[in-house]
Amino acid sequence: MMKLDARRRILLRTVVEEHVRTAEPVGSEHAALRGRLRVSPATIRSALASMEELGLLTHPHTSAGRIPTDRGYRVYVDMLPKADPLSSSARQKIRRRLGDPAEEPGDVVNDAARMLAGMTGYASVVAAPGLQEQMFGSLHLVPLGEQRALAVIATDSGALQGHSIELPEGVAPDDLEHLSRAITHRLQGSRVGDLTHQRLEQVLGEACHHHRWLEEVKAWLWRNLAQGIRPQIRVAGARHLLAEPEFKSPDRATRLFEALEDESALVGMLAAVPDEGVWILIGEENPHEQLRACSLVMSAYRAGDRRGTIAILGPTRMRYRRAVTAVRFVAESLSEAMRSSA
Amino acid sequence: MMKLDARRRILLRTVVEEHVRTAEPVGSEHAALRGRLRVSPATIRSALASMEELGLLTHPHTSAGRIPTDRGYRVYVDMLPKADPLSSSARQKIRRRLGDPAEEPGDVVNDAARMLAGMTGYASVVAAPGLQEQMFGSLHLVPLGEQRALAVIATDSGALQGHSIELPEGVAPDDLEHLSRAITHRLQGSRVGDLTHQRLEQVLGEACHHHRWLEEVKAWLWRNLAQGIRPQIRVAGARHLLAEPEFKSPDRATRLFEALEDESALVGMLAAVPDEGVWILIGEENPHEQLRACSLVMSAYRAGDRRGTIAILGPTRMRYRRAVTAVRFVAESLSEAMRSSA
DNA sequence: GCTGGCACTCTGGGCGGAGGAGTGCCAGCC
DNA sequence: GGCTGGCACTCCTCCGCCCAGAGTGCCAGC
Repeated sequence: MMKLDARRRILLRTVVEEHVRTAEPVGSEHAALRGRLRVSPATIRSALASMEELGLLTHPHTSAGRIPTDRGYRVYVDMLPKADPLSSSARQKIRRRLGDPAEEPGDVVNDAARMLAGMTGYASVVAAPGLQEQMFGSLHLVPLGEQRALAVIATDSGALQGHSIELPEGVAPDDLEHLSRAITHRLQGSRVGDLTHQRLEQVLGEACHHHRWLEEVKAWLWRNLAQGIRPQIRVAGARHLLAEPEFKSPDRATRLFEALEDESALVGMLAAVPDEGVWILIGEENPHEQLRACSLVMSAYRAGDRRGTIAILGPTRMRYRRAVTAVRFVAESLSEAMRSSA
Repeated sequence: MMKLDARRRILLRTVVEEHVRTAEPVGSEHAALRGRLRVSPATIRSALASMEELGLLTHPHTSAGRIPTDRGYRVYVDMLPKADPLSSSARQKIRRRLGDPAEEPGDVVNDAARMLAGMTGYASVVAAPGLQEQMFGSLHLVPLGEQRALAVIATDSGALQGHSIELPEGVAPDDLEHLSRAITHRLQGSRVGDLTHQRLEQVLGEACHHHRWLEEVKAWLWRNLAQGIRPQIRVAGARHLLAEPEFKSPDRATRLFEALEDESALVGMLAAVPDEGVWILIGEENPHEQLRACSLVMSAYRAGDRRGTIAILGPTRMRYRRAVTAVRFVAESLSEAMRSSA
């Protein structure tokens, strides 16, 4: 733990907040004024210099003011008060919009993403609850014309995956019906993430050992269940980032947007978020190289027995307090909305 | 129809293609050289001046070369040869990637979007086939625990929409089963887009007149079917546009990205694309104000009896030939892939 | 430990001039 | 009539320059 005296703490906070506000380096005089420190700029300067030695601040060139380093932001963030109130009008707006029971689950995710982006002025990333942690509900094989069937997996919380599969000749609708029931019966209540290939083999074997076309159902089930269905991901408000001075150079912006289009990387990052609390990644701490100029403020939410994640992505020079408040509250509201509806 | 003599046609083509290549205004000498016209620059100048009077060209300031106007691009595009070959290696790659029968329909759409963007270096927009033009296949009401059911609509081509609905007390699984069958039986084969609210009322009335919870099923059916389910839309490669000089100013870029996040506007634009052929919107022709600096190259594709749309979005200073070739071929491949698999 | 003073450094903006690209027009030629 | 070379003109862009300003580090003194 970094130990800083009161003055240095105030200075760190002041430098961070002023830099975040103006995107400019903060000079000693300005910092003294803003921090309401009644000492001379020269004194401030020596304090700033010591914090620079600690690696919390830098300056871009000899005669410029100070800007925080990633470590500086980290210490600042860790100093932040845990709870921060949100205006009650904002709370209501969010609750109302997310709580609408007429909405599809997919729409809720979209809404949440758009709201987060709108509230903070940064980009947001929202991952819908994945199937992994859900309970298997039922499998339905529905005949579709000639030699085709629609296979639908439903989990007990209402998520669906569907696919049409080809059948060999001579499969009667009753066969399908029978197989559906058998599989449903045997898998019901298993956690989707727990299904192994063996288990599947076994279940299908028991259910019905004389159909060759089982192979196709099996392959498909396997792909859809155990192999980890990518959670649906939604990015919103990326455009806000273009307004930030750190992304005014086209190739920085390009790299950023490349990263945002790389869904699997995003999924990976979000998967690492702990179940409780707001998690923050600052600059260099970010595993994704393309996002080293960014910070992420993330939180998981719960939808029944499923888990989803939301995040805000902005420059390291980010309004962390606001972001944390927004993320925390939206995550809570989302959990609530998911509990009451689907 | 704009009538241009051979020289002017060559000049228009040269100016457009050179400007597209370099993003710079094209001078008379350069144009003469590139167009292999064996006349002096002075002659070229007078021809260029006349085309400026026709509104096909402008120059940004007195001593600069010519750049095409939107009308200039339009005439250029209309002069383009209809068919343009695509290298056979590229064809194969596309076919292989889209044709993989193991893929989910949603993935095919994603792949198509990514490929279009990659091939052209612009952004792509792909709309998955909507339900409107599909045939109703079946409705399944699946009991989910206590007072909850999962309602799944399937069309005959395998598309799904699912939602969980709340049930009043006293609904037995058999009721659900019965209702599912009744509704399926009555609606099967209807075009989804043709279902009216009345028709729905009537069918539900016939199917079962004593359940109050029908209201909920009905509302949901109506929302999902007749009210036009927004087709799933996918934008890819938006980052490429950041590299284009016309979007290097952050606020232009911002406006562009705003437009790209406005899904309903995109859906609207794509809906207007005719069933056959490649459709092009250039700059001012674009109904969407935010996209006046862009051109769109679009084509519909068929997936059984459904219709989807693909588009490339780039600056007006766009490689139209390449874009047209890519869009045409991907649309064809997509139609093929959809025919053979789902 | 704090302060004012001072020399130093580096950036960013404004200015002016040179260079160059390209135009329009015109008189002459085929 | 269409094409040409010549010419004057316009306007942008780049470059070097300088200066003001902001902010620093250090030091001697309280």
